[in-house]
Amino acid sequence: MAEESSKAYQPGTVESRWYSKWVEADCFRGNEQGKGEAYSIVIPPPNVTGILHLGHVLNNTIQDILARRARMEGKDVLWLPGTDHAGIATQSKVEQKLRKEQQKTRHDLGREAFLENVWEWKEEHGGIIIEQLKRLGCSCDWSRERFTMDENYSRWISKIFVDLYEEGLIYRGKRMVNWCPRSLTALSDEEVIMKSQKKSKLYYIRYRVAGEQDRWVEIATTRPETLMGDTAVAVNPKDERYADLVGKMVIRPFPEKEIPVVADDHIDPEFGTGVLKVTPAHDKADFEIGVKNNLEIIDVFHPDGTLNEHAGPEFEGMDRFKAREAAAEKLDAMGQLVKVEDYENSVGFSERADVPIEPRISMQWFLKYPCTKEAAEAVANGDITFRPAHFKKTFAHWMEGIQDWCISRQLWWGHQIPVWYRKEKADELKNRESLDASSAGSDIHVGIEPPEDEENWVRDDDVLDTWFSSWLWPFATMRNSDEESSATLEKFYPTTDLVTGPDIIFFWVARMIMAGYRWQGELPFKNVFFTGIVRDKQGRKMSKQLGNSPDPLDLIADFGADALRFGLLRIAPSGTDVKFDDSQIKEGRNFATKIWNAARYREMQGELKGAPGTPSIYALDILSKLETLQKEIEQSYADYKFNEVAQLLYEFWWSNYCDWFLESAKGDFGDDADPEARDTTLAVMDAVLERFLMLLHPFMPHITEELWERSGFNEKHDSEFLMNTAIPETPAFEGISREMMAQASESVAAIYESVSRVRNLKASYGLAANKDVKFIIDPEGGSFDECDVFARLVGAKEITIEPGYEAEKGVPVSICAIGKVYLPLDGLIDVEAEKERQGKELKKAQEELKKVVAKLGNENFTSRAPAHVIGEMEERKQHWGNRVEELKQMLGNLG
RNA sequence: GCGCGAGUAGCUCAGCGGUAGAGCGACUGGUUUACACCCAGUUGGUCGGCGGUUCAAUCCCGUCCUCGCGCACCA
Repeated sequence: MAEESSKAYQPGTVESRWYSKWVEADCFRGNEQGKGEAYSIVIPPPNVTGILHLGHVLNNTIQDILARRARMEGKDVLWLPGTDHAGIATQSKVEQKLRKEQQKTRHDLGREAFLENVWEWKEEHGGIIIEQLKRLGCSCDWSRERFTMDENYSRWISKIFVDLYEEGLIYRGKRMVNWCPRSLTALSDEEVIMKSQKKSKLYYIRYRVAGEQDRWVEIATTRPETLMGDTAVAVNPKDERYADLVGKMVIRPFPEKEIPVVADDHIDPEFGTGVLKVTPAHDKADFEIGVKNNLEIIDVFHPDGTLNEHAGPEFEGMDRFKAREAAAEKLDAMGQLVKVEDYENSVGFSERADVPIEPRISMQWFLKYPCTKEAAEAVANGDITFRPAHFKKTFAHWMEGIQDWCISRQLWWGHQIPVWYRKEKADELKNRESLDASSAGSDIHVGIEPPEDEENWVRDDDVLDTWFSSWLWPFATMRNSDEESSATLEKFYPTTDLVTGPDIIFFWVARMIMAGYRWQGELPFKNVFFTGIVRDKQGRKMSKQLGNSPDPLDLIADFGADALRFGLLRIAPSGTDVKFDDSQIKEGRNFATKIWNAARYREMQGELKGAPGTPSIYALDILSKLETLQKEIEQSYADYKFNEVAQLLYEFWWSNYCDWFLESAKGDFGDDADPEARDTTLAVMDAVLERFLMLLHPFMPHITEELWERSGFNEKHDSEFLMNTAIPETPAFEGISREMMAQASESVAAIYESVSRVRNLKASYGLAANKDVKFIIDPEGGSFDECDVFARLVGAKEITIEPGYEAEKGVPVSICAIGKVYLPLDGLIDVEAEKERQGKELKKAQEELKKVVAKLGNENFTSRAPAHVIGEMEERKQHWGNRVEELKQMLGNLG
């Protein structure tokens, strides 16, 4: 055994020590040659710039639990880790640094030099999160760590781009896209989040009808700053108020111009005045009206959201929100601002940059999704299981309304689009309205490799959306792009479980399923487990601004990684959000200490001196409960109910093992105890601890591995790590029949129930802590031979067995499963107090009895309820009936 | 507007047809053969409202209210 243990568990050194040992012994490596059943997970690759937050902790702890549990079930496990290059996030971080340190923009450096900077930054600061995952205890196969911009991975991206292009699914076109004026790039629909704006304004403005004296059309708009780009106003064709206007012209106030009035079904006559100003360049719906009516498209914004020359000299260069006010003021000055109302609407924001996006027409690459049918079916028919299941609906809904994916980004950091244009025709080609494989011709090269005479070609500037690389993750991490297959892929693909947040169901999960079918011909994973979102105590999302996001590393430093893992998992139900409170982590720490001390108590008893004999009823009882625990845990794992597993482990250890079993067993370690009983009880304690450590290990890997060694279990298992030890199906303690356990459990349940009653009795007489009290038991069935343990558990000096004992009037008594337990109090008898106490008990019992009697007296019940329920009721009636009788008799004796 | 989820003890949540549960908190008492990061005990609930199905509803159905999320619309 190791050196003497300290009173409190010290996670710091223990955790790092074991993590190093596991890594040194190569415990995490996924063995593709293994003969066992394969179990695999690919990590949702965190941003390479990222740092660990509680969401990661939850997510990765679940993955680690699954991986460790699978190993202990004897499976060959691969948990494949890696990071994501995170286009916009990483690029902005480096740009920020450049601005701060050198007052330069990326354009000052040029593409090549800038990218060098990003790579440098990545080498230096990237992957912090990987180290943090190690602190958490994650058992990833680090030898296979991947990065989405690894050489092989990047070749994959080009390959699939070429595949999809040649298939006609990738095309280029001028479309209205979501434009981020801060990041200066297009975004996909998924990267835009609608936020409701409580403080918007609705401006009512009026345009004069051309050629008529003093006739005006009133228009309601939230965006007067786009007025200069108006090329029409529109009304609903059925709107009689404006019927005569259609086809006429109105005068746009500035720059002053006659624009037509058109009719379009899209206009809601109920909204505002029923007249819409049409700005085809800055609104999706307006764009469509523009196309239908062949309207001119005037873009009045620069890419950064300031107004351009089309807005006129007084607005040029002005920010869009400033311009909104300025335009309203100008209209007011012209007498064309009728009124301004407070208004609430939703505006699309860039998810990353957190600024309102602009709908903008630009040249972008798009993808028509492949294998949508296969993907939708796989989830609908259950080939891929979603947990919680209701996310199937969310998924199906999105798949139904699926839109082409804008995959090009106007960034530098990322996978540059593998398209080259012949130099002398580059300008024309880059501006061609639409482009795809069928129309491209030989002046365009799309390939994994550049054209041979690369000097005569110009490469497309754009890079691909980061998610365009993420959707290949499950297989591109397992084989090279030029290989048909690989040993890893053969063994571990499709992966078993995917653990992720529901917020990226469209970004990532859905697309991975399509990619899996497209390039591997099968699903990428069998189960998807969606975690909840970790929120603060008040239910708010964790955010930097609110400062409500605790640093997991601080929590690990204060309480230990095991405490963090256990504490968080115990309160993390599947499917609903987690309200985080660090008192829960404290509980995890307390639990670790509890286990530590119970193990220490065992350690203090020393070695066995002889062979164990037949266990006591208490020992048999705890063995029985251990068996139940193992079964229940198995079921909870099968249902992916991790919080339930944690709760079962917690209750078993703290309540059943420590509070009940250990306390009842202490008598076996006294100086005058029977040596065989001592050895037997120690053997049972060892057996229970050993099995319990196995069951707990996935949740609290470090402390369990430490105690595994300290308790000498590793020696018993050929010096094997706990993490590599398979959990046996066989009972923890040999040679005990099911009947023995069942019988013992029944007796023990009666004793424990009685102990609680007697403790209660003591407490109600203010004697809870008094160990000098004596009890007299009139035992049920005439005998009771567990006096020693009973006395220990209730805290009594002496217990006398007196069958048929007739107590003096007013002696407090408790009617228990083991019999009547009297508490003779010399000279302290208070008849009234005892009357009151028992009167209360009687009342309770009578109420219960009444309920049962009423039920059994109801013919509807007795004729229709199933037999076992009626039987149960009969039993209950018997029980409460007896109790009422006994209590009545007791009260009668009191007079 | 459509869809999803949640509403159970002061707090965080289990339970999802057959006696309302746990942990924390609060309160009382306690250093006992490990642990005060501990032990014992107590307190605390018309299971969001209203209807319905059923012998029986926290649980199933309908409806309404409150909160959260997703999608669509938003001039």
